[in-house]
Parts: sequence; structure tokens; C-alpha cells
Amino acid sequence: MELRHIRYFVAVAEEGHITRAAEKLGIQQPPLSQQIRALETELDVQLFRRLPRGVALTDAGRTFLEDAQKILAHVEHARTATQRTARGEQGHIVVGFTSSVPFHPLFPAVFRSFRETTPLVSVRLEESGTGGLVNGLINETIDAAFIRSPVADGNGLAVHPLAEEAMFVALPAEHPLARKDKGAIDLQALAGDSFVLYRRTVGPGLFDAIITACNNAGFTPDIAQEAPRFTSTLNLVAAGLGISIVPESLKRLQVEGIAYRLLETPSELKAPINLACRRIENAAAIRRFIDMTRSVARERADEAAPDSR
Amino acid sequence: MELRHIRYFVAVAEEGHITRAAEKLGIQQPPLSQQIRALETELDVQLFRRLPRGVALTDAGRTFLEDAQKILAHVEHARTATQRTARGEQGHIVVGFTSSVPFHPLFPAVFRSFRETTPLVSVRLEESGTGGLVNGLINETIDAAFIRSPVADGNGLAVHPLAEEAMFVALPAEHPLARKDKGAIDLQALAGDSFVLYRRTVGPGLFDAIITACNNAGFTPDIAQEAPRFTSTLNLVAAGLGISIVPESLKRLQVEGIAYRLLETPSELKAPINLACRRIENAAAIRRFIDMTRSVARERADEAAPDSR
DNA sequence: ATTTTCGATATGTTTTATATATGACCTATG
DNA sequence: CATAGGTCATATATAAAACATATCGAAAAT
Repeated sequence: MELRHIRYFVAVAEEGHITRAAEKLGIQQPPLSQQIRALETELDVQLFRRLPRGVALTDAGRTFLEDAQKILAHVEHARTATQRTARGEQGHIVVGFTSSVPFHPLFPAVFRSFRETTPLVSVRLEESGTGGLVNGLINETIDAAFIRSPVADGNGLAVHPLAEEAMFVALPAEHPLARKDKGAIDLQALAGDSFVLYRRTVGPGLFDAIITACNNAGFTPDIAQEAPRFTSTLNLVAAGLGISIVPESLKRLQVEGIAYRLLETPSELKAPINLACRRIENAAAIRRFIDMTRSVARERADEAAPDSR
Repeated sequence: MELRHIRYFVAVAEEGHITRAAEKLGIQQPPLSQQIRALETELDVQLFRRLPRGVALTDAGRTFLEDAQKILAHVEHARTATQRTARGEQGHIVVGFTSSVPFHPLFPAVFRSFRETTPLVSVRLEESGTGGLVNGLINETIDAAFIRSPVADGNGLAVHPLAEEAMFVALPAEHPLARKDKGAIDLQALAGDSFVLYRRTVGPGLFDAIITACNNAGFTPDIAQEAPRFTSTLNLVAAGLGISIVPESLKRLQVEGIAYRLLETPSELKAPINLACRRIENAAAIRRFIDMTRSVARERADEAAPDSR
């Protein structure tokens, strides 16, 4: 049995007339009669009663018709689903991110756009540390990941820069610098303060960048405390244990007793947001997600600095 | 696209290897490669990645595989369902009957056997008068009908005799004949009694047969009352309004105040049970039901009178 | 009775699926 | 590094089968 038999059968059943069905199918009547008969012979079942004025389905024919129509519909469904998957319009992707990324407006903007343009691709989000995300990309348990620190090359991964943020100083409300209203704080002004930092093992990029920047500014920071999450870092600052330096988007975390002040950010301390992915990616849905993310990021950058192009 | 493409695709996908899949399919490797490529060209989608040691499904190929397997299963289902319908092992039939028939043990026996041997055919039962059943058979709203009276020929229907019952006299308990314990009552002994009969319009066969038999016995029965159902007939007898003559199986209706006595039944009064159906019937499930009903009836007749064959 | 309609049959043609032979590419392995 | 083995792709030939044209036969409508 071939789909041809099923298509021909359905046409004849719906027309009740072999000659007319043949016209509709764009073939001649004799081959259609032959194919119908071949189908009946293979099934060893009479599907039509030949009447003087056309043909009529038998009971068995009616049973076959029900399935036949569903089969043809199913084939069409398979075709479109496959083509959609190939075009990346359908499927499933897993996107990883580090804890600080969701505070940046780029993050929700990307998923909003993606859902709008590609509603048939379901997305699973997974928060993890940078190391875990890189492993996930290599093991193919994660398809793309928003990370802060750039990743070493040569492991088959690619990293696309998406955005860069200025840094802000998080100060206890009673800190002398908290009152100063305008102008950026220079890094050297913090030489005498204790630092509360996000733990290095979880986010090595930011940690090292801060140390390096301080060194370049001529002092070694006094690290009073490391905290496991950004929120706990800020709580420790609020408690007066020290100051901290965080990416701009973290300002959204408004904690009682904390003041944020713009830092005169040296370029090596600018906090980047990158998208990491496999260098060769053959799943179209993932490629689509990556392309869209980069283009959303580019649009946002252009909006922020339209003169820089 | 043809089923061949789908069958070949599934084989290759499951083997992950074109050459091995070709062996399994009983064809050579080059045509299989060609057919797979033809499928990919038609869909305009790459289904496999060609690796040095076999082939691997792409994302789109995985999507197609899911549907492909279901389609093949669906085709097999269609084949078996159609063949079952053709053999009468599957489907639906509507069986009519007149109100007095279900009391006869043949009736439940038939449906019990039919359910056992043909569980995939669902049966709908419909009670109606003889006229309604005949119309139903002609309009094809009913497929077979258990009736008492034989139906006039020439309307495309056939009537198969299934069984014949002796008649019993239903007497009020205080009736003189009710006390007589053994021996059959002769019809003439009822010449002086009032008769309560099942209404003619509902069951003309039985009504006429009784009148005729009485006439042949030399008297015209005094019909005191007609009742719409057998139960009401018997209630009227119990109330002392007269006597009645009912088929043996009706004895199951044990009504307070009624005695049943065997009637010396003349042959023209024997109560038949017949199966009416269309003379030409092309639905196999119905033919099957008719055949089974007749054979069950024959078995029961042989059991009752094993010497008569 | 004649014509029309419609499916079946007969025969030739074209398409197409398959087989055989061979080539190209990658991977082990000595 | 070269060779052998394995795998898929390509080229050509062959066989099968789907299709077209022409015709027949039965039933129905005029």
C-alpha cells in the first residue's frame, strides 16, 4: 500500500464517482480504476460497490475512509512540523544564565521578542554558575547561556558580546560618599574602605576585574567578606560591613539602607553581558535564538548611542 | 511523498546506518540512499547528517520520525480495522424486537453468544411493533428484527423461522379449570369464557391466530377486553375480567392470582419466533448476526427434540 | 430502440524504483 | 605515512509499475 492508493481512494470515496475523481486527481479513469482495484486486492476487501451510476462505499470502505483521511492529515502535519523544525520555528531550547543577568533589561526583552516571533519554540531557563553553564553547553544539556565573564576559547564554544554596563558603588546610607549628590565616584576614593564582594568561585570574572581595577588605581582592596549571592552582598553592605561594586542593572535591587553611586568606571571594569553557545550549532531553533538575541542587543545599543555607528 | 519513503526513512533512522537498513529492508544500498535523498529534496529539509560511520538524525529528522512511526502504525490499524469490518468482526448493528420476544430464552442466548464470538460489534436493541420493525428494516434504520408474525413477502425482506412455542391458558386463580392439575386444556373448553387479548394493532399475528383457532374449534371467542401490553393483559386476567392465551415463555411473568395451564395447541396457534432481515444484505456484521441467530436457534431445537432430525 | 453514462479491460508508453558497478571520503591500523 | 576497510554518493542499466489511449460491456435515460 502506498499513499497514492490512499489519496486515490479518498478522492473516489468523496466523489462517489471514479471518472470525476480521476479528473480531480489529474489522471485518466482507467489507471484510477486499476489502483482502486489493486488496493482492494491487497486488503482482500471490497471497498466500493459498483453501481450503474457511480460507486458507493461498503461498510468496510467507510471504515477505511475514516482512517485514510486521518492518515493523509497526519502526513501533512508531519511535513509542516518537520519544515518548521528545520526553519527553527518549532522545537525546544534550554537557555542558561548567571544570577546577575536577569536584572539587566536586555534579558526580559530578548525573551519577549522570541516568544512573539517564535511562539512554537518552548524555552527552558536554567540558572547556574559560569562553569556549570560552560559544561552544559559542551554536554549539549544547555543550548545557549548568558554569562558575564568571557570564556576561554578552544573548547568549541563561541562568545558573543551583547552589552556592557557601567559599575555602581553600593554604599551604606551613612557612608560619607552616600550623601554626595552629583558626579561619579573615583575608584581611588574607595581605597580606605572594606569591600564586600560576590564570591569568586561563583562569578570569577567580576571578582578579578574589581581586584585588577583597584590595583591599577594604585591600591589593594581590603576584602572584608564574600557573599554567595548578590542579594546577600547587598544586605551585608546595608549592615555596614563595607561597600561593594555592582553592575548598573543591580540598582534594581533596592535594599533598605543602601545608596548607589555611579563609579568612574575604567574600561577593564565595565561589566559585560555575553551570550555563549557552541561554535557549530545545527539546531535551527537555537541558531534563531542566538541571532535574535544578538540583534535585540544591537538595537538596544544603537538606541542608547545612536551616534556611535 | 509515498509510504515507501516513510518506511525507508524509519528503517534508516532506527538503524542509524543506510547499508544495514537496506539489508533489513531487502533492497540494495544505492536505491535507499536515493529515496532518502528524494524525501529530503521534497521536504526541502535535511533529515540526516551524514557521518563517517553512518548517519544521524537532525532535529528536523527527529520531528519527522515521531510522526512517521505513528503514520505507519495508523496505516496498519486502518488495514486491520477494514478487514475486520469486511469479515463482520467489527462494526455496529441495530436489532429490533417485539415486546413478547425477550421472555423467550432464545433471545438472551443469542446475544450472549454474539457478544462472546464478536466482541467488536456493538449492538443496539430497539423495541417496537411489527409494522415499525418492518419499516425500519426497509429504511435501513434496523438491521434485523425478532418478530412473532411472519411478514408478507415481496418487499425485499426475508423471514427465518427460529422457534415455535406451545400456548398456555392464563386463568384467574378461582377459575374452575385452574384447579385441574394434569393434562392439556382443550380449546373448546374455553368456549364459554370471556377473552382478554393483546391488542391487535400492536401484534396482529397472535390476535388473528387465536380468533382463527377458536373458529376452527367451533366457536367465536367473546373478547371482553384488549390490552396494550402483555403485563396489562395478565393483570386484567388476574382481576377476573376473563382468560387469555399466551405463548409459553410468557409464563415467566408470574402475576399474583393467575394460573397457567397448557393448551392443547392446534398447529395454527403455535406461537412462532422469526428473524426478519433484508433479503440482500451486504454488511458482514449483520450477516454474521443472522447466521449466528439461526444456528443458535437450530441448536436449541435439536436439544429439545434430538430425535427429530 | 438508441444514445449516454460509467466502470472494466487491453495494450502500448513513460516514469520510476531498483540493481550493478564504481567513486569519493573518512577512519582506523600496521 | 600508506594502506585497507567501511560508508555513503554517483552513474548507468534494467525491471517494474503507473499511466495514457482506445475499446468494450452493462445499465439507464431519453
